[in-house]
Amino acid sequence: MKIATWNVNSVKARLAHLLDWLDEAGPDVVLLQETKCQNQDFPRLELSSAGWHLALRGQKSYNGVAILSRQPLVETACELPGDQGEARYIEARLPDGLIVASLYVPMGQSVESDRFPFKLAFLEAVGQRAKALLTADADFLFGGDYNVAPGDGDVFDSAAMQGQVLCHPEERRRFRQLLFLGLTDCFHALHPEPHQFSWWDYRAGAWPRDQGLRIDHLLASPRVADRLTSAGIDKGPRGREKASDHTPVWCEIADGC
DNA sequence: ATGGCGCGCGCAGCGCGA
Repeated sequence: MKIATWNVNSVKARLAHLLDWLDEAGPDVVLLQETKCQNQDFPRLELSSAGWHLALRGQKSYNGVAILSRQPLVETACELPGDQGEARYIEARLPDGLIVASLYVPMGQSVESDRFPFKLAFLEAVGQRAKALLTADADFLFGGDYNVAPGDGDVFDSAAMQGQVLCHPEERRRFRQLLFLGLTDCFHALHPEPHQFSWWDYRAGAWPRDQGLRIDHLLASPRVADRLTSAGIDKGPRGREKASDHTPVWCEIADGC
């Protein structure tokens, strides 16, 4: 089973890119972020006619998360405590029992702003949800835009970004706490080499210069991590005209035993 | 040199992202 996460930066503006990439990459589950539309405005027809089951948590203009699945979904949650009503989390169960979540961690604006403690609290709420699912003995995969570059190797210029938002020690600590629970960063586990990015700024020629960050992650619970067979970053969509600034990150999980 | 681009909203230019 192939599961991917992709911050599309507007599902409506990116619909052609999304449909093309779904055909090319052949994922079974796709976790989307920054859909930027209310559920009634989501391009349901185009996706359901292409064979996708949907779980949606949208809002007007900002944020918005979604799950696309080849198999039917049962929604298990659509918010986290303390999310202040922002559409940043949706979670659903697949027929074989695997729980998948699409999450969009607040970027945090700047370390000094009120949004930074909100970001830290959101990361802690993700940890609380993971802990509850582990206690319930569930198998799960939390994919999304974490807005955290976990290590210096995940940043094109770590000296310049030291102590800044996306790289701050406090958010890296919250991210590591997810790993301490027993979750596995699926891409990093198989590709530990530095400078494998998932996001590139639109400005300053960041994309052609390959000056990016790795901030989109797939975190697997222990038994799911045991089934991990491959992972990758598809850079193709980022190179297209009118691209999202993020590109898909994916992993493959062997069938459950 | 601290901006650069692209989105939604809505019809000018602002807020926001990372």
